[in-house]
Amino acid sequence: MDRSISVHLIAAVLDGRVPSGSRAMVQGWVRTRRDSKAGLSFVSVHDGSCLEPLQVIAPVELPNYASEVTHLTAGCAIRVTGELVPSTGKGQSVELRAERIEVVGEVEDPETYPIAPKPHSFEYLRTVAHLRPRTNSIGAVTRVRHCLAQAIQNFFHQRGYFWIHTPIITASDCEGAGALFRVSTLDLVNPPRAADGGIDFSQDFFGRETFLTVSGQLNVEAYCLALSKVYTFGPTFRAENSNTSRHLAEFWMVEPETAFADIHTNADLAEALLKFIFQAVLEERADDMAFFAQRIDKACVQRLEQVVRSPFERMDYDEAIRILQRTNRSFEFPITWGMDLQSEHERYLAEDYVGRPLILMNYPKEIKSFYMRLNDDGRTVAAMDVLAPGIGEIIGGSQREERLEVLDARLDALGMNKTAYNWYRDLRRYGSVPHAGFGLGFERTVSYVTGMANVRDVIPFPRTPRGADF
RNA sequence: UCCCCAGUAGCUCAGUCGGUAGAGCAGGUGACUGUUAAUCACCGGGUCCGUGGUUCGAGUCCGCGCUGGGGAGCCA
Repeated sequence: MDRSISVHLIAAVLDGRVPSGSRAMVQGWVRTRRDSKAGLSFVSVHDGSCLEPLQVIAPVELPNYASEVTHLTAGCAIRVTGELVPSTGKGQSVELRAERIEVVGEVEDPETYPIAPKPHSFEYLRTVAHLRPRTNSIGAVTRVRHCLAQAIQNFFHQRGYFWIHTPIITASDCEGAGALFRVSTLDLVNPPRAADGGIDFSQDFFGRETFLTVSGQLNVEAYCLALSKVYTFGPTFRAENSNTSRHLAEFWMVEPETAFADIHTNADLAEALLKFIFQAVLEERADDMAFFAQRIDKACVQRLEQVVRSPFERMDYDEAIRILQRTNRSFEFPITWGMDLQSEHERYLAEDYVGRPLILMNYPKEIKSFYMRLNDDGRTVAAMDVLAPGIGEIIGGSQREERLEVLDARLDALGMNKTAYNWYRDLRRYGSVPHAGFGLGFERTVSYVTGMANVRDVIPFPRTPRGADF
C-alpha cells in the first residue's frame, strides 16, 4: 500500500472535495463490473460512505488485468490507486482511472455470494443480516439512522439537555410497560430453592430478581429533578410475543424529561424534536432520501417536508371520541368514552381527519399508567400521544404525578406495592416539582422517515420472538 | 397469542385437469461494446420445507408440524 497517496472516502470524491486531476486511493467493495473490448473494464465500487458508487476505469495495461480484474465480482474488496478524472461517459461526473488495483479480499464462490447485483426481498436479506449492509437499501437506512441519532443528540444538546445513561439492568419489575426479560446467573436446571419451594433469588448475582429495562423513564426522572433537563437514548427490551412490522424485542428509545414543565411544554418539545430531526435528514441525506422516494416510498420526502412545515394538530381525548362517534366511517370496535383507541381509530384521526401529525391529550386515567398526572376533572390524566399518519403512535408521554398523596392513592388503587417504589416516591417527598417527558420509538422514527415498512429492516440485527440470529 | 397467506434452482417466481419440473435474474464460457444493475449466444445448477395419508401415480389433494410474511392485540 502506497502511503504517499491520500486515501479518500467515495463520498468525498463524489462531493468534489478531492480536486480533479489529483491522485487518490479509494477502498471498497465491488458492486458490478463491465468489460469493454476498447481495452478497459468499468468497476463500480462502494464503500458505504454514500449511496452512489464510484466508477473505476481499469485499463487492460494493469499487470493483473487478465488474472484478477476481469474476475472481479460483486462483493470483492479492492483498493484502487489512480488519477481522478472527469468522466467521458454519462451517469457520473468523475471517475477514478486506475493505475493499480489491489484485490484485498476476493469472493471465494461468486455463484453463492448472497448479495447478487439484483433486487432481493427484505425477507431474504434478513436471513443474511451480516451481509445486507452492503445493499443500497440497508446502506441508505444505516446512514439515515445515524443522521437521525446524531440530530437527536444535537437537538437536546443545543437546548441544554443532558444525556443520562440510565441502567440496562433493572431491579424494578414494575416499570409498567410490558413483559420483562429476566437477567440471572442461576443454574436453570437446578436453581437454589427458598423455604416456600420457589426459586431463591437472594442467591442470584444481584441478590434479587433483575431484568432488562423496558424504559429508562423512572431513572431519568431522578436526574430530571436535579439537572432540570435530561434525556436517555439507548436500548430497551420487551419480552412480549408481538409479531408485527412495528415491534421488536430489543429497540432504541429516546426519553426526554423536563423539570418545571407541564404537558403543553412537553407537546411543544415533541413537535420541535420531530421537526428538527426530519429537517436534518432532508438537509444531510438528500441522496438517500431520493433513493427511498424512488425505490421504497414515493411520498417519503414530501411527507417529511410537510411535517416540518405545518403545525401539529392538538386534540383532547374527549374531542377525539366525539369526532369518531360523529363520523359515518364504520369501525370494527365501537366508540365509547373510556375505551383505549384502536389502531383503526388512530389512523382515521391522523390520516383522514387531520391529515398530519396529531397530538392526542388527556386520556381517561383507567387506560394509562400510574405515574401520569391526574387532571383536575378527576377522570383524566395529562397523557399525550403523537400519532403520525402511516405509522400510528410514534411518541407516548405525559406530565408526571408530582404530588405524593395523589401518586400513593393511584398506587393503592392499582394494588401496586408502594415499598418497591420508595425511591421513586422519595422524589415526590424531597423537592418535588411538576415535570413531564415522553418516549420516542427510534426504529419507528427511522421507519417513518425512510418509508421502510418493517422495523426489522431499520435496525442492524433485529431481535424478535424466536429471532436472535447473528 | 389470534386470524389470513405463503414455502419449487443461489435469488424472484410460474407450474393448467394429479402423469417425476420451467422462466427471468445471478454464476461460468464466448461474442460485442466508454459501459451505466449493458446486450446477444451457449453451459452448469433441483431433498419441489418436513412428515404422515389418499392414489396405479402427488410440486399439485388431505392431516399434522416447522419456517416466513401480512393483519389484530399489546405497545414505542
